[in-house]
Amino acid sequence: MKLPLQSDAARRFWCVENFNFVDVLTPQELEELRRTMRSVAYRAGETIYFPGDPSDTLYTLHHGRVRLAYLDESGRRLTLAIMSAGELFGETALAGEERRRWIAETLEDTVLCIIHKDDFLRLTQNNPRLALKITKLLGERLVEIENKLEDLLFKGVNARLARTLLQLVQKHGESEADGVRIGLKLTHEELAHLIGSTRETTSLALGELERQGLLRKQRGIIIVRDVERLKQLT
Amino acid sequence: MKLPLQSDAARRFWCVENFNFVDVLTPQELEELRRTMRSVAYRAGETIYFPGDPSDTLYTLHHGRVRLAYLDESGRRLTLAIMSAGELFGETALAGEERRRWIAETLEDTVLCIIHKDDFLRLTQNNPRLALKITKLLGERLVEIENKLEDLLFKGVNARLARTLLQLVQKHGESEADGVRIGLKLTHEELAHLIGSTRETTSLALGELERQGLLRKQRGIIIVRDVERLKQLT
DNA sequence: CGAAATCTGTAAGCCCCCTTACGAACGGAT
DNA sequence: ATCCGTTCGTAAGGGGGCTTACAGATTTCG
Repeated sequence: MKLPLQSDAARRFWCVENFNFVDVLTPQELEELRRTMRSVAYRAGETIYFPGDPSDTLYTLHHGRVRLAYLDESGRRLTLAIMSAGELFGETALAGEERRRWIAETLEDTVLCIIHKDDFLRLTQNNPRLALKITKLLGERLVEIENKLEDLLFKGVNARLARTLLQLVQKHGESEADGVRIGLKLTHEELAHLIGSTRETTSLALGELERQGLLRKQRGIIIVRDVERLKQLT
Repeated sequence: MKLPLQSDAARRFWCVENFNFVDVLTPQELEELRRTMRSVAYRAGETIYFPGDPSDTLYTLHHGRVRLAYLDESGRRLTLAIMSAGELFGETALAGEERRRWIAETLEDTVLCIIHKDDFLRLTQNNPRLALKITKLLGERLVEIENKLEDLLFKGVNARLARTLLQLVQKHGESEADGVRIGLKLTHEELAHLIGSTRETTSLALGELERQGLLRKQRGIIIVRDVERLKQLT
């Protein structure tokens, strides 16, 4: 992949422009943020932080993709989210988290901007709207995790797969001749981690969906052909 | 049960004194809170709010017990927490939640104080420490849910039961001749809901633990005799 | 005190999905 | 073109826990 050559300053500028909190910060505050943040580049497959690392920074994605996941001791994995350009992660550091509980790994070559939580929290001293925005963000994360929990407890693999495919279509969908392509290379194993299952079971379930005409697939690519019937499976 | 006869004013006073946020609020702010809140009494088994109800209040428990739980469409249930006197719940209303996602039911006769979220959020305008405290609270909730998720995905029923018993001992434990009694009447069914399992499976697992001498039980009562061995099961 | 409701013990059957296993197809590298 | 690592298809076997079923025990309430 050809990376666009950009200076650190340009990246920081971009990250602040596209920051989640841009609408509750004054130009002065944005400028201060820009000064204290820094940009870092990772190659595909590197780890940004491990579970147990000190939790005192947050990240905004300039480009690339980052996977947030749980690991259990035996190496099994549950992927919580795959973040794309413009998104924010690591924000649990703002909520008093001491050590990381998840792992953050790059799926592609990635550049992101790092903000130290202290620099960010300092801004909340004089900006109550910012603090409220943070609580909203945490609330959204809470809802996401709650949904995962609900699915794992009450639904089977098929329903979880259907729901996850729908979310992927919503977030990364790209129109195609005979349906919507998920604009994100995903192996069956990655998909399995997203739904809390195994590669084999997921392959089987996907094959079944293809046989029923709900989707078409090639290695790493999934094209959803019938969103409605997929919704019925949830 | 004999309820202590107390005036609404006395209850509100108590709730504010024992409020989670008491240390970040000025006496004036506490006084303002006390003015805007009101106390309500429920009998055992009543519902405080249903999933789908508007989410615009938070609650502090004066006395009694309240169960927070998920329901799925077929009536299965996952209990997230059992709240006791002095504890706060419903705080997701502060994070922009529009409608309740959980159900809140009383397990005993209960009195609680209700605070409207607007009254509370107004205080954050001039009190950044309060806003930060809210984010910490949400962070704690997030961790709790994450732990549940992790357990459901990676652990079996036995490990989940052991972990939940340990939490109950920690929160409600009362010393006893031959161990620690969980100071909370819990049927096997309630316990099953706490660990995301069924009554039968839970009874079986409990019986096994009793056979191994880790605990003793009577109807509704559990006395843990060997905390250490219980920890090894997680 | 007696009847009804609730709670607990236990077991058989079954189902979903994980585990294990292996071969084939595909893609990238040299 | 060939080799090798990765991804995918598929199937048999097994296990954990849910479902169903029922009887006995305990509490509650009239």
